[in-house]
Amino acid sequence: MPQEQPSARQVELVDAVYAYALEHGLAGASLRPVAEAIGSSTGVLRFLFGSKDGLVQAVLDRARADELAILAALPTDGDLRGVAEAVWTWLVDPRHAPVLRLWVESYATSLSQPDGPWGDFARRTVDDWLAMLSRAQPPAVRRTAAGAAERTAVLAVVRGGLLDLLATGQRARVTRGVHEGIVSVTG
Amino acid sequence: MPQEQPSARQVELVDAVYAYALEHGLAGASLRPVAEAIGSSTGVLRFLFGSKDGLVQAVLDRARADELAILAALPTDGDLRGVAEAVWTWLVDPRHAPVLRLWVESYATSLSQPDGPWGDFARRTVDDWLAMLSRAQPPAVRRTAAGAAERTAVLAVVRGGLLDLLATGQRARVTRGVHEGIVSVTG
DNA sequence: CTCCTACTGACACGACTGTATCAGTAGGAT
DNA sequence: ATCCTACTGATACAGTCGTGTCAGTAGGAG
Repeated sequence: MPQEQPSARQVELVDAVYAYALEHGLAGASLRPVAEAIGSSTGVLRFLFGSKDGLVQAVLDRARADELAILAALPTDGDLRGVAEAVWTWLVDPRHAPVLRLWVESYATSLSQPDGPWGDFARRTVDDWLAMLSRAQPPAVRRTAAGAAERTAVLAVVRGGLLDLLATGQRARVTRGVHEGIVSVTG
Repeated sequence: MPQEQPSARQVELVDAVYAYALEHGLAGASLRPVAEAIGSSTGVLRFLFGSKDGLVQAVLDRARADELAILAALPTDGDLRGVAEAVWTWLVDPRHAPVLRLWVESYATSLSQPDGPWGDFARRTVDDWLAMLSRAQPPAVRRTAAGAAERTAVLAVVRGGLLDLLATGQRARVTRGVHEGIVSVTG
């Protein structure tokens, strides 16, 4: 059912709801305020997405498409250290705070309610990011357990730093900590 | 108002709601199901805590007390590396998964709704953990920017690893990654 | 006994939730 | 002109939300 090709109108509305979620969050949103904010109605949303869960799932798919586009746009030609630094440079940009807050919210909701429309959102993003990092590793290391540990450590430093940054906003301290973490781990 | 000394009955009920939150979460909970689960009523909860937000705040205070107790119970006599390894040993214990899921949920809610009863829950836990880690650093390093960066990196590795573990459940890979992260950062 | 405080729980209110129904419209195909 | 598909939005429903009200009870103090 979610495999169906979305119509142009569906894409248009998902984009609008996605923009709404970036500002107001998604987990606590309800249909009527969303519909009013994007200039639509609950009847239309229900017709096009079947149910609220269907809409949420469509928005999460949209969010993941955004995430994959971001990963693809990162410079993957360097080594793991360079890629990790580029990732952090992206994360620390204040303009990206909304999408990161939505990401953390969806991640946590996915952990708390694995059966809801959030499903395995958390697990999929871990896989996406680890796969991206693995592409920056030499093919010889990529398949070893040591290689998996290395990119796991890099991912942990970067996402742990993100949690810190979103809570404290102390860019200088966190950036220095993440930088030293990346450098020492990819030594 | 939250400064008042809680009555015995309040403590009893908060404990019960806290246990409920560990199983079902707190952000999405509503009064009636909670009251029924703990064998009480919404009227009682409202009388003792004033409002739902008051109850949530009391439960979050209870959760933080738990967290501080955990931090205090950790062996803080070793060096930073040893303390970090002890922290991870604690985090990786499957029996602690519920409290960690509640913690992530509250952390994310705090980021999304800083004005709600969650308030600065996220920021406070960062401070608590950083303070605990700083106590494991030599006094000479403790006050330097390099020392702050070091414990920031350790915290990032540990909490980033926690995010990974909760989503994937892959204890072996994550533990190895976190271990290598801790060792290399505290080199 | 009386009084008082702490506590209880049933009930009702208005607001909001997701969902359902359905008459109606715009636009292309035949 | 006819038909069909895609889409729209008003209206209604039953259920749940947090909150307000209020009569009533247990138990210690005087």
